[in-house]
Amino acid sequence: MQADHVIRALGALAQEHRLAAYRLLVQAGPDGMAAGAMARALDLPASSLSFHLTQLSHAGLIGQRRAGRSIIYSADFAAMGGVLACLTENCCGGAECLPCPAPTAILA
Amino acid sequence: MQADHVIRALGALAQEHRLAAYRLLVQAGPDGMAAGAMARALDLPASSLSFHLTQLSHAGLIGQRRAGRSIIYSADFAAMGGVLACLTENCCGGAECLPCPAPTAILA
DNA sequence: TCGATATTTCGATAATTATCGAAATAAAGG
DNA sequence: CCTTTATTTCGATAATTATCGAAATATCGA
Repeated sequence: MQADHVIRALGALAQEHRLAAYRLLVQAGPDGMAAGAMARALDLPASSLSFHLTQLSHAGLIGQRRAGRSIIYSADFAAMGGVLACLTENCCGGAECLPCPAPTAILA
Repeated sequence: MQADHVIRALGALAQEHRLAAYRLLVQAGPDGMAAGAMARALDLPASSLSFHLTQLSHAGLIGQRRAGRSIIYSADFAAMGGVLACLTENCCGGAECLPCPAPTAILA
């Protein structure tokens, strides 16, 4: 894992609309969600969402496939796992980073 | 953990010099490192580094204390742990995000 | 107090990133 | 084909972020 790669992933998630979009895809699960449905759910203009999805895609955090007229985006769970593993290894002093919050916390 | 908080933390780390600075502090351990020593190690102008340290500080990822003429910065390991826990919980589909890389990976 | 050292704040500028309507592209179904 | 639907690309602009020298602030030791 290159620092460059991690920086792009962090930068992709460090934006209100993109974090919301990514989380929506996480909720949607492996089947993903069409761009139009995302735009409606997030109340964003289609072109703005497209811009953000491109960023997430370039960061390798999401994938896409065409289905008829729609383009279905989906979270790349393994990619996110890789980023988290890298951060855990390199940015937590090699320790466990404890105390960690209870696993019921929800991003509000 | 508020989304706002996570976004600030991610944004703080999503920058070449800041990620390097943070990692330097992780390496330095709990005793931390003086701003001047960091500037020399990272080959950055003092005022530029100060700007970045302020960002990391506002994100809650580092702490600081004065020691004579120096200001010693140190990583807040618990804060980083909180961010990682939050991401793990909310951005990995509730699953284990596996397969994760071997724990020997180093951020290059 | 004075001079030297350590760091931050200021200010101007450059560079990057975000927004969003309009036009372009792609596919489906008459 | 032509129209409708879905999405992206373009282009202009606004907003945010990064850079770094110079000036200001704080501390130490003589």
